[in-house]
Amino acid sequence: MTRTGGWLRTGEVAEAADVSAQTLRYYHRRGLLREPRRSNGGHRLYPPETVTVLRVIKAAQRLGFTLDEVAGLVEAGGHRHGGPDRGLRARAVAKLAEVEQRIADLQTIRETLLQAVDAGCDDLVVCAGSPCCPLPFAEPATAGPRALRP
Amino acid sequence: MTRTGGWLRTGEVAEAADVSAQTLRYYHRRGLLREPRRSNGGHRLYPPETVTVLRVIKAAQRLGFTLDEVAGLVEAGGHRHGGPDRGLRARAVAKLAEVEQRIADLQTIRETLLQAVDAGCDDLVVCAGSPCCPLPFAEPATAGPRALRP
DNA sequence: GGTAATCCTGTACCCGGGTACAGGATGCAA
DNA sequence: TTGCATCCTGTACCCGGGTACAGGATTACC
Repeated sequence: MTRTGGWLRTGEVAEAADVSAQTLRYYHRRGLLREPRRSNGGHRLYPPETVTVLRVIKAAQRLGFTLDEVAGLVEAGGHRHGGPDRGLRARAVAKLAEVEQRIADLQTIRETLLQAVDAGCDDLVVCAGSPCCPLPFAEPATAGPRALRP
Repeated sequence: MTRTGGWLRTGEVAEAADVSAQTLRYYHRRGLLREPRRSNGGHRLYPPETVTVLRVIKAAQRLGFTLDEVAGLVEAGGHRHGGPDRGLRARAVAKLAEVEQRIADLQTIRETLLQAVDAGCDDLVVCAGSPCCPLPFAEPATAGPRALRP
């Protein structure tokens, strides 16, 4: 344990939350963490709850929320009930729809890849010329799925 | 049609393939397109097949290949049969596995979000403290899915 | 009080897939 | 030949989520 009466220094928080010290600073810049109190010399001194907050951030990220969204979630936790569409519930429901759309896109991609492998396509430029190839060469830009990176 | 005897200028290729002229230059830099012949004044003059190549590139991107991978695919089309693992087939199979892994990750995320909504979680920091919450706060860093952005 | 470990700030860089802009040079038609 | 559209190169910037490094200042331990 630390000797500073329950306060944790940057490195201790970082290690406890399995995050680098630079990432901590980065989260401050992004507004995900409030600036904690400082020592006389200017070193940050965190309350132990910060470790929990960091675990929450990482959990939310794993659920597909961006850091901006996470900042909103953490903030939303504070002052309760700013109206509907403001709680975690509402945001989770919205994110769920997003994730499901993404899954659907990837399933379309999967089907197409399967068809290409099945059809024995082995040269895209040749395929593009032959009308029997299942690959979507002339897709309208607005239609298709967004590949692996959304 | 153009008056330059079948050759297309940058803007014409770009429009025909529904790509910006900057993107064309970018693809040259990335090695996706060979540098075409030039006019006396240094303007690029493309053969009409280039439009097909661009459609191929876009199709491959929609299938989840990165530009580096697409460069490999286009090159692989040229000199046939450099060995196994070198054709489109092999690469498509590998990509298929990648896409399926990604779908599995997203389905895990989907389940977790559903559970959170179901359980009525409405404040992450509170949830992190209560043992009845289904959210994965203490996940080993090596385990979980990679959110929406891989 | 010496010395090592940690911390501070600021700035720059990484990935992928482009987009935007400045400042000149060409191409083409009237 | 003049005027405007198009093209050229080079450089910088965007997103998201960080990482890396330089050059000082502070803290912890002996």
